[in-house]
Amino acid sequence: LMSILARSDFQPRQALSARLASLKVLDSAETSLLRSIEERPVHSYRVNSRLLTEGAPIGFTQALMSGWACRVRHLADGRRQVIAIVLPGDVLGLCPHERPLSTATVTATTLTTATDARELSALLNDASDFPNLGAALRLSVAEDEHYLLSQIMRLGRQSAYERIAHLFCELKYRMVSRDLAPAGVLPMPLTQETLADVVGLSVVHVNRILQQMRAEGVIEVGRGRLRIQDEQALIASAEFSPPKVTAYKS
Amino acid sequence: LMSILARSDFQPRQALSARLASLKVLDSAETSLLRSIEERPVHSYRVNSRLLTEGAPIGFTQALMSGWACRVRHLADGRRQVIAIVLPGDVLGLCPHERPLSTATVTATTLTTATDARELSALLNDASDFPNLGAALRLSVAEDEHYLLSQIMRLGRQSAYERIAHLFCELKYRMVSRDLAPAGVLPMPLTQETLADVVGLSVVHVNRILQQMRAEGVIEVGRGRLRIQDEQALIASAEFSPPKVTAYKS
DNA sequence: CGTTATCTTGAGCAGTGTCAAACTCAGTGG
DNA sequence: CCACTGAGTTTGACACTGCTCAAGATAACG
Repeated sequence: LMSILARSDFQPRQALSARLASLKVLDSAETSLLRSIEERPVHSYRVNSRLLTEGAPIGFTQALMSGWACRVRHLADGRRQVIAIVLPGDVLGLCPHERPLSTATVTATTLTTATDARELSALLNDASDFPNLGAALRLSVAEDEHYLLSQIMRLGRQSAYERIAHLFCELKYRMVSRDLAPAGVLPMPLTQETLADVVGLSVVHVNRILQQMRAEGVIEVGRGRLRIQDEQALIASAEFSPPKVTAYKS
Repeated sequence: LMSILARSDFQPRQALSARLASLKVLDSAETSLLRSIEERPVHSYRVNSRLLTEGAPIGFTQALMSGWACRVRHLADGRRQVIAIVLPGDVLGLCPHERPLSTATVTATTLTTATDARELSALLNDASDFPNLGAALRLSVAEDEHYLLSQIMRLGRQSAYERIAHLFCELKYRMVSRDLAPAGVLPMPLTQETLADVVGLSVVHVNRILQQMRAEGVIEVGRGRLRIQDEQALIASAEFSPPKVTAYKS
C-alpha cells in the first residue's frame, strides 16, 4: 500500500472538484455529481496515445483524472508545438456546439486516465439544474482562455528565460488550485524535449536555461519533480499574474 | 458621395450577419435581429483608443462594424504582443459567465465603430428563441479559438516568412467570409510595426520579409491594401488550413 | 507645404538553433 | 547481481535567424 502512494503516476482523483470548487461555491447536489464523475471507471491512455485527434469528431467530454497530456499541433516536417498542457482536473472536448471537431490533437505525455464527463458538456448550455456548477465550468473555460493568451504572450514577446519562468509559475498556480502541489513541490513529468515544444525553443537551449535557473538557486528540477525555491524571482522576471476572469469573489 | 466610398475606413455594415450566416443557415427572425444590431447607432473609437481594458469589467457585448482593432497584452518594459486581430463582424466581450473581466486589452488600430450587441451574450447561454443564431454564434467562438491556436503555432514553431504567410492567408480567409475582400484585394490598415507585434518579430525584419515576398511576386502590399498574387504559394509555405469546427455542413 | 509617421536600407551583433558526442540513469534480461 | 540498452540530459563548437541601432527615403496629413 505504501508502494501505491509512492507511484509517480498516483494522483488523488479530486482534482476536478477541487478546481471547480475554487471557482464557485457548489451545493451538495453539485458536489455529488462531480464525485460521481470522479468515481466512475476510468479510461487509460498509454504514453503517446491520443485522447483526441485534430479535425476528428469529439465523441464525448472527458475529465482528466491522473497523468499529464498535451494539446499539440504539428507541421508537415515534424515540427511540433504544444498549445497547452492538460493537467488532472482539466476537461477535454467541452464544446457548446453540435458535432464538434477537435481543434488540436491531445496526446498523453504520461500514463493518463480520464472519465466520461458528458454531463458537463450539457451544463455549458443549460445550467438551470446546477447553476453554480455551470458557472464554475464557465469560469474554468474563461481561465483556460486566459492561459492560451499567456502562451501567446510568452511565445511572441518573451525571452527564453522569461518563457520558462512564466510557464513554471503558471504550472505551479494551476497545480495548487487543484491540490496537486503539496509542500510547494510539483510533479514535472515533462521531458526537456516536450518542454521545448511548449515554449517554442530547442531542447538544448531549454537545458541551458534550466542549468542557469538551478545555478541561480531559483528552482530545483529533475527526477520528475519541480521545486520552486524563489517564487518571487520567477514571478518578477516572467511578469506572471494569475487569471482573473470575474469580478465576483465566488 | 464618391469620396465616401473611397474612404479607407468605409465598410459595409453586414459583416456580422455575413459571417454568422456562413456558419449556419438563419431564419428570418434571426436575420432581422442581426439587421437591427447592425443598424443601431454605433459607438466610434479613435485610433489607439481602447474598446476594452485587461482586467476591467466588460460592460456589454459589442459587435465591430467597421475598422480594425487588436487584442493586445503588454509587458512592463513596453513590449507588446497582439493576441488577435479584430475585424468587422467580430464580437467583443462575448462571455458566458457573470460579471466578466476582460482577459486582454482591445485597442482600435484604425478608426473603429461598434454597436451594442448584448442580445448575443444572452444567446450564448440560452438559445431557445433563436436556435440557429445561437449555434452560429457558438461556431464563431470555436473558430476564434482555432485562430488562437494558429497564432500559437505560428509564434512557437514557424519561421518569420511562414508566420507572415500564414497570417495573410488567415486574414484573407476571414475577410472573404464576411464579404470584405472584393476581387481578392483586402484592406490592410496595419502598420508594419503592428504587424510585427502580431507575428512576434521586429519591424525591420517584417519589412525585409515583405520585400522578399514582393520580389517573389507572391503579394503586393502598401497603401492600406494587400493583394495576394500567388495564394497557393502562401498556403503551401505556411501550411495554412481554414478552421473546421463542426461535422455539420451548416 | 511643412511635419510627422511610416517605410526602407545597411552594418554589426545577440540570442537561439544545429550538430555531434558524452554522460546519466532507470529498466531489462541474462 | 551485473552488463546492456535506450531514452533523456548535458556539454561544446559553430552557424544562422532575427534584433538593434542609426540614418535616409517616402508617404500621409493637417
